[in-house]
Amino acid sequence: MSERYQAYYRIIGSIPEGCVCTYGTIAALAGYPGTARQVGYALAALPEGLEIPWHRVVNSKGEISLDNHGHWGQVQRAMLESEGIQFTVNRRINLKRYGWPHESI
DNA sequence: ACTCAGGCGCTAC
DNA sequence: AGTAGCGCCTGAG
Repeated sequence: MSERYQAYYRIIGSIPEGCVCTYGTIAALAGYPGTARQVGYALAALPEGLEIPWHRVVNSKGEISLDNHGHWGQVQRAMLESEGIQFTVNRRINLKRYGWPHESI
């Protein structure tokens, strides 16, 4: 595992419960701005045993990026809902409300 | 809401 | 080692 992946994991691990963070934000906070896509690789390569709140990572639109029709997409949605995050009717998350860190304004 | 182009590391050849 | 294609992205048009 590369140093960068660990940086990603550290940031993801610091996302508070009930909040979500975007790929781009994670990349930036980890010290690698502009590498949002790489965060996807980091998650795909995420060791199963590791306790990382991967489900709190969504794309810039506040939507679940991996196949929301697939199994993992549904698992992610369920996990987020169980943390108190409410999805909009079109299966999206209001980043203004749940986004972390509170970047806007 | 949809399409297009930029961007960066991973994988395959 | 060098090249080419690809992806859990993003911002702009």
